[in-house]
Amino acid sequence: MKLSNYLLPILKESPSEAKIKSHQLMLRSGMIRQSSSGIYSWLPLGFKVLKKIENIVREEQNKAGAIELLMPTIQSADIWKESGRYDDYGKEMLRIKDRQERDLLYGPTNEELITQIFKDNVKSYKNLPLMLYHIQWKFRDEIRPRFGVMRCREFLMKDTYSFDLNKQNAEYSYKKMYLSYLKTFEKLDLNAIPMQADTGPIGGDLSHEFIILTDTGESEVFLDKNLLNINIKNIDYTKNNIDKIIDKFSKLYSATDEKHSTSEFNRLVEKKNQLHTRGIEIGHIFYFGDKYSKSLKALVNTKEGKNINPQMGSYGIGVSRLPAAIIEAKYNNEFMKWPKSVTPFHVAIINLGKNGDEVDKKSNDIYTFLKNNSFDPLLDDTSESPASKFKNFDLIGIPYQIIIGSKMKKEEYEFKELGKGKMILSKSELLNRLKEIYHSDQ
RNA sequence: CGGGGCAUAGCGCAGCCUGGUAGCGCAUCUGGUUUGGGACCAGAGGGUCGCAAGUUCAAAUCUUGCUGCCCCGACCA
Repeated sequence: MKLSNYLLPILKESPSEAKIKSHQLMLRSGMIRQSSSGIYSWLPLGFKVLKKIENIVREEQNKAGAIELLMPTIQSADIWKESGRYDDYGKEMLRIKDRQERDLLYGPTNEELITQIFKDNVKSYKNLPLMLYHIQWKFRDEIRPRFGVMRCREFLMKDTYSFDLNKQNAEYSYKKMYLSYLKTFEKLDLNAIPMQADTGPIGGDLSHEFIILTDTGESEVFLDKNLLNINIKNIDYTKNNIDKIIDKFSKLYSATDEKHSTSEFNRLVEKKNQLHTRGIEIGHIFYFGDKYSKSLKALVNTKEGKNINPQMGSYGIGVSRLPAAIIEAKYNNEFMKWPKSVTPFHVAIINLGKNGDEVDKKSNDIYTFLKNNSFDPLLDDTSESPASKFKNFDLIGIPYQIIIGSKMKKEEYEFKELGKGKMILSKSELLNRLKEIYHSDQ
């Protein structure tokens, strides 16, 4: 993409309503704009990051054996009345009436609808286990939206639903999602800690929150530092493997302030390993048995010919919260640097030349060259001053820069990783370097 | 929903106390000079001062009501 053809409205100053770093940066770098309280438009740069995150979440869901579908944003109130949650959910649910005065709602979650779909289409134990998911916009009329896309009313969520024949199988599904979440967040370059959690309005008796540690997070957390160093690489979804890794996590102390016990903390964790900080919840998983399959009368036929209610779980990831969460985790007080898995562009080409001169030609040439080699560069071909170009690119956080100016020889390219030193490369070395960076560990 | 605050150009703000026909910086546009860490000169465009009513010869400014947004708390991906 050439910057002169793009929409990248950068702000020099932070709008006064933005209080935390991620919100300020997302506004300043032209990723989002607020439309009304807790409701945002995603401008091109933010949209690219959002879509990359969404795709990573999708890939990992697929690897864990979940199957993607798409349910609507607007749901009929009927099934919610049947499950009893139409009244329970309270004011957080946005209720709508259509022209026939029928009760509709903008879905805050999809347990009812997925159970209905299951009920209408699955009749036999032979179809179990089944994990279905979608990535769809939700609406929760939060009491107080804040922190930009971190706590907003309209948000993009990945929600998975598992259906199993018995509790034992359902726990395996639960654990697959547990592992899938660890893998997903690792790919996003986030260190997410699973913590025992309350089940809230979803209900049930087994639940974990996945929390990343940041100074600015919404919840207070206590944990054993060893949790930060557990390696989940090369772990596949076989039952043995999953049990082993989950055991490693659950052995070590971690709790949010609601569940925290100081005496337990002191008893189980050496002083030097005690960590007390704040965190952001980015995922939440639940096992809730037959709560919805019973109330909505979803039944499957067993081998023995009996009809039983399947055992269910649901598993959410706050996709639209993640760009902000990544910023909170990665911002280092000087600049933002996107993890390479979600960076909006692979590399920034900073053209310091004038329209039509040698430097300008060289910039366009390397731009075309990289595009032809399947990279996605952003070329700054505007006539801004060099200083302003450098500042802007530091702000938007593309992790690698190619700087083309008159200082370099014709066949030399200055390559820089944000926050690190410069190196001089030839064209082919540059291509190889980018291949190493982006294709090596995929 | 309880407590607090704000609303003036795209963004950041001044003006309001003490009423008299709206200003600054950045951004935008035009022309020129500049080009390795937020350049300079000259010019230009852009605001029914959140909305409504009231007081007044006169309201951004005073009064009342409404709306929107933000902050602290309870709720949550």
